[in-house]
Amino acid sequence: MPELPEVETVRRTLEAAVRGKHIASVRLYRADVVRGSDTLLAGERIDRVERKGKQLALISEGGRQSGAACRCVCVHLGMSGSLRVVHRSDSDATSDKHVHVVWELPDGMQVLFRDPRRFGGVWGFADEAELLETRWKKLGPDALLITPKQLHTGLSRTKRALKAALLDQHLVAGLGNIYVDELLYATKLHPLKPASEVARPESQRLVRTTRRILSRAIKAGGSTLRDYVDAQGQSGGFQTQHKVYSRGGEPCPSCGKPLDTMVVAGRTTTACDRCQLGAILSGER
DNA sequence: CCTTAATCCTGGAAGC
DNA sequence: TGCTTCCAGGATTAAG
Repeated sequence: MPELPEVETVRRTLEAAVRGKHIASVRLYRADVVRGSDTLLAGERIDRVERKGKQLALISEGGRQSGAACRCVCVHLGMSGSLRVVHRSDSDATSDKHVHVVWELPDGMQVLFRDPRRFGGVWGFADEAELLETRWKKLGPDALLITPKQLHTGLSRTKRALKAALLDQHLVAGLGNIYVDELLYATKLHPLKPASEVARPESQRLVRTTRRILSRAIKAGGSTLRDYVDAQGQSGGFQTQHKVYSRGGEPCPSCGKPLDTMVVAGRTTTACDRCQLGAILSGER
Protein backbone atom coordinates (compact mmCIF):
# COMPACT_ATOMS: atom_id res chain seq x y z
CA MET A 1 0.00 0.00 0.00
CA PRO A 2 2.18 2.77 1.20
CA GLU A 3 4.85 4.40 -0.89
CA LEU A 4 7.01 7.33 0.12
CA PRO A 5 4.25 9.99 0.35
CA GLU A 6 2.03 7.79 2.48
CA VAL A 7 4.90 6.73 4.74
CA GLU A 8 6.06 10.34 5.12
CA THR A 9 2.51 11.34 6.04
CA VAL A 10 2.45 8.60 8.68
CA ARG A 11 5.86 9.76 9.91
CA ARG A 12 4.67 13.33 10.40
CA THR A 13 1.37 12.48 12.05
CA LEU A 14 2.96 9.82 14.22
CA GLU A 15 5.85 12.00 15.34
CA ALA A 16 3.50 14.84 16.24
CA ALA A 17 1.55 12.48 18.49
CA VAL A 18 4.33 10.52 20.20
CA ARG A 19 7.41 12.72 20.34
CA GLY A 20 8.81 12.93 23.85
CA LYS A 21 6.46 10.26 25.24
CA HIS A 22 7.60 7.25 27.22
CA ILE A 23 6.61 3.75 26.31
CA ALA A 24 5.31 2.06 29.42
CA SER A 25 5.05 -1.36 27.87
CA VAL A 26 4.82 -3.25 24.62
CA ARG A 27 2.31 -5.97 23.85
CA LEU A 28 3.06 -8.50 21.17
CA TYR A 29 0.07 -10.30 19.74
CA ARG A 30 1.99 -11.93 16.90
CA ALA A 31 5.63 -12.53 17.59
CA ASP A 32 6.40 -13.57 14.01
CA VAL A 33 5.99 -10.01 12.67
CA VAL A 34 8.99 -9.01 14.81
CA ARG A 35 12.62 -9.66 14.00
CA GLY A 36 15.70 -8.75 15.97
CA SER A 37 15.27 -7.53 19.53
CA ASP A 38 11.71 -7.97 20.72
CA THR A 39 12.05 -5.42 23.51
CA LEU A 40 10.88 -2.82 20.99
CA LEU A 41 11.60 0.40 22.89
CA ALA A 42 9.95 -0.75 26.09
CA GLY A 43 10.77 1.75 28.85
CA GLU A 44 12.24 4.22 26.36
CA ARG A 45 11.21 7.70 25.32
CA ILE A 46 10.41 8.29 21.66
CA ASP A 47 12.55 11.22 20.57
CA ARG A 48 12.21 11.11 16.79
CA VAL A 49 10.47 9.28 13.98
CA GLU A 50 12.63 8.95 10.87
CA ARG A 51 11.95 7.67 7.39
CA LYS A 52 14.06 6.26 4.61
CA GLY A 53 12.23 5.27 1.45
CA LYS A 54 9.14 3.37 2.58
CA GLN A 55 10.47 2.46 6.01
CA LEU A 56 10.03 4.20 9.35
CA ALA A 57 12.10 4.21 12.52
CA LEU A 58 11.04 5.16 16.03
CA ILE A 59 14.15 6.31 17.82
CA SER A 60 15.12 6.92 21.41
CA GLU A 61 18.35 8.84 21.90
CA GLY A 62 18.52 7.11 25.25
CA GLY A 63 20.57 7.91 28.30
CA ARG A 64 22.95 5.55 30.04
CA GLN A 65 21.65 2.07 29.94
CA SER A 66 22.56 -1.55 29.76
CA GLY A 67 23.82 -2.89 26.48
CA ALA A 68 20.79 -5.04 25.80
CA ALA A 69 18.42 -2.12 25.35
CA CYS A 70 16.41 -1.58 22.19
CA ARG A 71 16.37 2.09 21.29
CA CYS A 72 15.34 1.86 17.67
CA VAL A 73 12.39 0.18 16.04
CA CYS A 74 12.09 -0.03 12.27
CA VAL A 75 8.62 -0.49 10.80
CA HIS A 76 7.88 -1.50 7.23
CA LEU A 77 4.19 -1.28 6.35
CA GLY A 78 4.37 -3.63 3.38
CA MET A 79 1.12 -3.71 1.39
CA SER A 80 -1.52 -3.41 4.06
CA GLY A 81 0.22 -2.18 7.18
CA SER A 82 -0.75 0.82 9.26
CA LEU A 83 0.51 2.62 12.37
CA ARG A 84 -2.24 4.35 14.32
CA VAL A 85 -2.29 6.40 17.48
CA VAL A 86 -5.52 5.77 19.38
CA HIS A 87 -6.91 5.98 22.89
CA ARG A 88 -7.41 2.57 24.43
CA SER A 89 -11.05 3.41 25.17
CA ASP A 90 -11.83 3.47 21.48
CA SER A 91 -9.43 0.85 20.25
CA ASP A 92 -10.33 -2.74 19.66
CA ALA A 93 -6.73 -3.86 19.79
CA THR A 94 -7.52 -7.03 21.67
CA SER A 95 -10.39 -8.11 19.44
CA ASP A 96 -8.85 -7.09 16.12
CA LYS A 97 -6.90 -10.10 14.93
CA HIS A 98 -4.83 -7.93 12.60
CA VAL A 99 -3.32 -5.76 15.34
CA HIS A 100 0.04 -7.41 15.99
CA VAL A 101 1.94 -4.95 18.19
CA VAL A 102 0.69 -2.36 20.71
CA TRP A 103 2.90 0.26 22.37
CA GLU A 104 1.36 1.71 25.53
CA LEU A 105 1.87 5.45 25.97
CA PRO A 106 0.87 7.71 28.91
CA ASP A 107 -2.77 8.70 29.47
CA GLY A 108 -4.20 5.60 27.83
CA MET A 109 -2.82 6.36 24.40
CA GLN A 110 -1.56 3.52 22.26
CA VAL A 111 0.34 3.04 19.03
CA LEU A 112 -1.03 0.10 17.04
CA PHE A 113 0.76 -1.80 14.31
CA ARG A 114 -1.94 -3.42 12.20
CA ASP A 115 -1.20 -5.45 9.10
CA PRO A 116 -3.80 -7.89 7.71
CA ARG A 117 -1.62 -9.33 4.97
CA ARG A 118 1.52 -9.35 7.12
CA PHE A 119 3.84 -8.41 4.28
CA GLY A 120 5.15 -5.73 6.60
CA GLY A 121 7.11 -6.16 9.77
CA VAL A 122 8.87 -4.71 12.79
CA TRP A 123 12.59 -4.87 13.51
CA GLY A 124 14.23 -4.10 16.82
CA PHE A 125 17.76 -2.62 16.95
CA ALA A 126 20.07 -1.55 19.75
CA ASP A 127 20.11 1.97 18.38
CA GLU A 128 19.76 4.05 15.22
CA ALA A 129 23.37 3.44 14.23
CA GLU A 130 22.77 -0.29 14.07
CA LEU A 131 19.78 0.23 11.79
CA LEU A 132 21.77 2.54 9.52
CA GLU A 133 24.68 0.11 9.32
CA THR A 134 22.57 -2.91 8.53
CA ARG A 135 19.04 -2.76 7.19
CA TRP A 136 19.00 0.79 5.85
CA LYS A 137 22.48 0.46 4.40
CA LYS A 138 21.00 -1.71 1.67
CA LEU A 139 18.64 1.02 0.54
CA GLY A 140 19.55 3.49 -2.18
CA PRO A 141 19.23 7.23 -1.59
CA ASP A 142 15.77 8.42 -0.59
CA ALA A 143 13.68 9.41 -3.61
CA LEU A 144 13.33 12.98 -2.32
CA LEU A 145 17.08 13.35 -1.75
CA ILE A 146 18.69 11.50 -4.62
CA THR A 147 20.75 13.71 -6.94
CA PRO A 148 20.55 13.57 -10.74
CA LYS A 149 24.09 12.26 -10.79
CA GLN A 150 23.32 9.47 -8.34
CA LEU A 151 20.23 8.45 -10.26
CA HIS A 152 21.98 8.55 -13.59
CA THR A 153 24.84 6.42 -12.30
CA GLY A 154 22.41 3.88 -10.89
CA LEU A 155 20.37 3.70 -14.09
CA SER A 156 23.43 3.54 -16.33
CA ARG A 157 24.60 0.36 -14.63
CA THR A 158 21.58 -1.73 -15.61
CA LYS A 159 19.89 -2.78 -18.80
CA ARG A 160 16.61 -3.53 -17.07
CA ALA A 161 13.41 -1.72 -17.97
CA LEU A 162 13.40 1.78 -16.53
CA LYS A 163 10.34 1.02 -14.43
CA ALA A 164 11.97 -2.10 -12.95
CA ALA A 165 15.03 -0.05 -12.02
CA LEU A 166 12.98 2.72 -10.40
CA LEU A 167 11.08 0.16 -8.34
CA ASP A 168 14.35 -1.32 -7.06
CA GLN A 169 14.82 0.02 -3.54
CA HIS A 170 18.57 -0.64 -3.71
CA LEU A 171 18.82 1.96 -6.44
CA VAL A 172 16.42 4.61 -5.15
CA ALA A 173 14.25 4.20 -2.06
CA GLY A 174 10.60 5.14 -1.83
CA LEU A 175 9.02 4.71 -5.25
CA GLY A 176 6.33 2.09 -5.80
CA ASN A 177 3.85 1.14 -8.47
CA ILE A 178 1.64 4.23 -8.26
CA TYR A 179 4.28 6.92 -8.26
CA VAL A 180 6.55 5.27 -10.83
CA ASP A 181 3.69 5.19 -13.34
CA GLU A 182 2.85 8.81 -12.58
CA LEU A 183 6.51 9.81 -12.80
CA LEU A 184 7.12 8.10 -16.13
CA TYR A 185 3.99 9.63 -17.60
CA ALA A 186 4.93 13.10 -16.40
CA THR A 187 8.43 12.78 -17.85
CA LYS A 188 7.16 11.15 -21.07
CA LEU A 189 9.52 8.22 -20.59
CA HIS A 190 8.34 4.72 -21.45
CA PRO A 191 8.39 2.10 -18.65
CA LEU A 192 10.19 -0.36 -20.93
CA LYS A 193 12.94 2.00 -22.00
CA PRO A 194 16.27 0.38 -21.07
CA ALA A 195 17.50 2.14 -17.92
CA SER A 196 21.04 2.40 -19.25
CA GLU A 197 19.78 4.47 -22.17
CA VAL A 198 18.36 7.22 -20.02
CA ALA A 199 20.38 10.32 -20.88
CA ARG A 200 21.71 12.80 -18.36
CA PRO A 201 19.07 15.46 -19.05
CA GLU A 202 16.40 12.78 -18.68
CA SER A 203 17.83 11.76 -15.30
CA GLN A 204 17.71 15.40 -14.34
CA ARG A 205 14.08 15.57 -15.37
CA LEU A 206 13.28 12.37 -13.51
CA VAL A 207 14.73 13.76 -10.29
CA ARG A 208 12.99 17.10 -10.63
CA THR A 209 9.66 15.50 -11.46
CA THR A 210 9.97 12.91 -8.67
CA ARG A 211 10.40 15.71 -6.16
CA ARG A 212 7.46 17.61 -7.58
CA ILE A 213 5.05 14.67 -7.66
CA LEU A 214 6.04 13.26 -4.27
CA SER A 215 5.86 16.70 -2.66
CA ARG A 216 2.39 17.31 -4.02
CA ALA A 217 1.30 13.86 -2.89
CA ILE A 218 2.62 14.51 0.62
CA LYS A 219 0.79 17.83 0.67
CA ALA A 220 -2.41 15.93 -0.18
CA GLY A 221 -1.76 13.40 2.59
CA GLY A 222 -0.81 10.56 0.23
CA SER A 223 -3.02 8.35 -1.93
CA THR A 224 -5.77 6.22 -0.44
CA LEU A 225 -6.81 3.45 -2.82
CA ARG A 226 -8.57 1.27 -0.33
CA ASP A 227 -7.46 1.33 3.26
CA TYR A 228 -4.45 3.58 3.69
CA VAL A 229 -4.79 6.02 6.60
CA ASP A 230 -2.22 8.11 8.49
CA ALA A 231 -1.42 7.81 12.20
CA GLN A 232 -4.54 9.84 13.03
CA GLY A 233 -6.79 7.70 10.86
CA GLN A 234 -7.07 10.28 8.05
CA SER A 235 -7.30 9.16 4.43
CA GLY A 236 -5.18 10.73 1.72
CA GLY A 237 -6.45 12.81 -1.18
CA PHE A 238 -3.85 12.45 -3.92
CA GLN A 239 -5.62 9.55 -5.66
CA THR A 240 -7.89 12.05 -7.40
CA GLN A 241 -4.84 13.56 -9.06
CA HIS A 242 -3.45 10.34 -10.54
CA LYS A 243 -3.08 10.81 -14.28
CA VAL A 244 -2.48 7.21 -15.33
CA TYR A 245 -2.28 4.81 -12.39
CA SER A 246 -5.21 2.40 -12.55
CA ARG A 247 -6.65 4.26 -15.53
CA GLY A 248 -5.95 1.74 -18.29
CA GLY A 249 -8.34 2.21 -21.22
CA GLU A 250 -9.26 5.74 -20.24
CA PRO A 251 -8.16 8.52 -22.58
CA CYS A 252 -4.67 9.92 -22.11
CA PRO A 253 -5.11 13.31 -20.43
CA SER A 254 -2.69 14.76 -22.93
CA CYS A 255 -3.44 13.20 -26.34
CA GLY A 256 -6.71 11.34 -25.81
CA LYS A 257 -5.50 7.93 -26.96
CA PRO A 258 -6.68 5.16 -24.62
CA LEU A 259 -4.03 4.43 -22.00
CA ASP A 260 -2.23 1.13 -22.44
CA THR A 261 -1.98 -1.53 -19.72
CA MET A 262 0.90 -3.99 -19.56
CA VAL A 263 2.92 -5.94 -17.03
CA VAL A 264 6.42 -4.72 -16.23
CA ALA A 265 8.57 -6.19 -13.48
CA GLY A 266 5.54 -8.24 -12.48
CA ARG A 267 3.45 -5.15 -11.80
CA THR A 268 0.44 -3.82 -13.65
CA THR A 269 1.63 -0.79 -15.57
CA THR A 270 -0.28 1.96 -17.31
CA ALA A 271 1.26 4.28 -19.87
CA CYS A 272 0.42 6.25 -22.98
CA ASP A 273 2.18 4.53 -25.83
CA ARG A 274 1.87 7.65 -27.94
CA CYS A 275 3.13 10.24 -25.43
CA GLN A 276 5.71 7.90 -23.87
CA LEU A 277 6.82 5.80 -26.83
CA GLY A 278 9.02 8.46 -28.39
CA ALA A 279 11.29 8.25 -25.43
CA ILE A 280 12.18 4.66 -26.28
CA LEU A 281 13.13 5.47 -29.83
CA SER A 282 15.12 8.60 -29.03
CA GLY A 283 17.30 6.69 -26.60
CA GLU A 284 17.91 3.70 -28.83
CA ARG A 285 20.53 5.10 -31.09
C1' DC B 1 23.35 -10.28 -15.42
C1' DC B 2 18.33 -10.54 -16.77
C1' DT B 3 13.30 -11.72 -16.46
C1' DT B 4 9.44 -14.19 -14.89
C1' DA B 5 6.77 -16.77 -11.60
C1' DA B 6 5.92 -18.20 -7.18
C1' DT B 7 5.69 -16.96 -2.51
C1' DC B 8 4.38 -14.73 1.86
C1' DC B 9 -1.19 -13.33 3.43
C1' DT B 10 -6.12 -11.33 3.71
C1' DG B 11 -10.13 -9.34 1.87
C1' DG B 12 -12.64 -6.72 -1.52
C1' DA B 13 -14.59 -6.76 -6.07
C1' DA B 14 -16.12 -8.90 -10.08
C1' DG B 15 -18.08 -12.79 -12.53
C1' DC B 16 -21.28 -16.55 -12.80
C1' DT C 1 -27.20 -14.82 -1.93
C1' DG C 2 -23.22 -17.75 -2.52
C1' DC C 3 -19.39 -19.65 -4.61
C1' DT C 4 -15.16 -18.98 -7.41
C1' DT C 5 -11.62 -16.40 -9.34
C1' DC C 6 -8.76 -12.56 -9.72
C1' DC C 7 -6.42 -8.76 -8.03
C1' DA C 8 -3.97 -5.45 -4.82
C1' DG C 9 0.22 0.00 -2.42
C1' DG C 10 5.82 -4.72 -1.42
C1' DA C 11 9.85 -7.48 -1.62
C1' DT C 12 12.44 -11.78 -1.69
C1' DT C 13 13.53 -16.18 -3.71
C1' DA C 14 14.05 -19.76 -6.97
C1' DA C 15 13.93 -21.12 -11.58
C1' DG C 16 14.87 -20.52 -16.49
